[in-house]
Amino acid sequence: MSEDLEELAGRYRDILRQAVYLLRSIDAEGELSTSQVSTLNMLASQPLRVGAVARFAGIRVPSATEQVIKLESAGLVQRTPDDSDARAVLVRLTEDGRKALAQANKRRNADVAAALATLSEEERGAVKNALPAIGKLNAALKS
Amino acid sequence: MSEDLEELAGRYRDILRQAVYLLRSIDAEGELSTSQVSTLNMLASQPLRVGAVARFAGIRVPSATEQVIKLESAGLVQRTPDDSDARAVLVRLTEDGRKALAQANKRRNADVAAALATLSEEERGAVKNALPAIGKLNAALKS
DNA sequence: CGCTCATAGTTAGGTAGTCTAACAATGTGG
DNA sequence: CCACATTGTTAGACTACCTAACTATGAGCG
Repeated sequence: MSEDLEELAGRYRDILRQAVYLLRSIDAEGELSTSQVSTLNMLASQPLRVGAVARFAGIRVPSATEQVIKLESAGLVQRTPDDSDARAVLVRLTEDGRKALAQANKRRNADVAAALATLSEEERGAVKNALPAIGKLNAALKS
Repeated sequence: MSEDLEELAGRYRDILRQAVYLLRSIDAEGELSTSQVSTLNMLASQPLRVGAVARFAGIRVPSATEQVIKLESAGLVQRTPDDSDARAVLVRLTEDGRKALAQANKRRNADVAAALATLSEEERGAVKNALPAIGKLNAALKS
C-alpha cells in the first residue's frame, strides 16, 4: 500500500526528470527562455509585485528581481511604483512583451501539440485527465 | 480539433513548468543534486559510456563529462577504459555510489509519496494512467 | 510624534549545470 | 597508410538560481 505509493512516486519522478529536459528542448535560438516565458505568462492577466512573481515562480525574491530587470532591458516589461506602497514595485507587460509572449507561446504550443498528435486518442485522454491531479500534486509538494 | 490540441498543449506546458520547480524543491541540503541522482539512476543497471550518459540525460557530451568527473571526485562512480574501444570510457557505480543513490531515491520517493497520499484514490489513478502516455510524449518531443 | 520592528526590493558575490568551439586520441575504410 | 569519423576532454562563457547584507518604506506602540 505505502509500498505502492513509493513505487508510483519513483515512476513519477522519472517522468518528471525527462519532462525537465523536454521543457529545455523546446527552447529555440534567439527566443525567450523558458523562465522568461514563465514570468511573462504570470503577468499576462495582471501586473504583479516582484515578490508575487517570485512566489508564483517558486524562486527567491532576488532571482525574481534579476529576471524582471532582464526583461525590462529587453523592453518586455515595465517597472512602476505601487501607489499604495512606496516600497513595492509593480511589474507589468509592455505591448512588446505581450507580442513576444504570444509568439513564444504559439511556437511552443505548436511543438507540444505536434507531439500530442502522435498519441492515440486514449493516451491523450489519459494525459488530459491527469492534469488536474498533477497540479494538485505540485501544490502539495510545494509546501 | 487542432485548436483543442494547442489548448491541451498549453495546459500541459503549464504543469510541466511547475514540475520543474517541484523537482528542484525536493533537493535537500548536502545531498545529491537532482542531476546527480539522474545520472546515477542511469548507471544503476549497467555501466555506460560518457556519450550514452549524455544521450540518456538529454545533455551534451561535455556536460556529461563534467557530471561524471564530479561524481568521480565524490567517489560515487569509477571511470574505466572500455576494452573494446580505447577512445571510450565506461562509467560505473561504486559501492558508495550505489548506497548514496539508494538513500537519495528513498528520501525523494518518500516526499513524493507523501504528496501522492494527499490525493484521492481517483486522482492517483489518473496520474498513474497518464504516466505511460507522458513517457511517450516525452519521447516524441525529444526528436 | 518618534522608536522599533517588519516588509519590499536591490546589490554583491557565489554556485550548478548547461552550452559551443577547439583539441587529442583512437578507430575505420578506401 | 592516410583521410575521415568518433569519443571524450578542456577552455571559456552564459543562465538561472542561491544567501547575505543593504536601503527604503510602512506600521504599531509608548
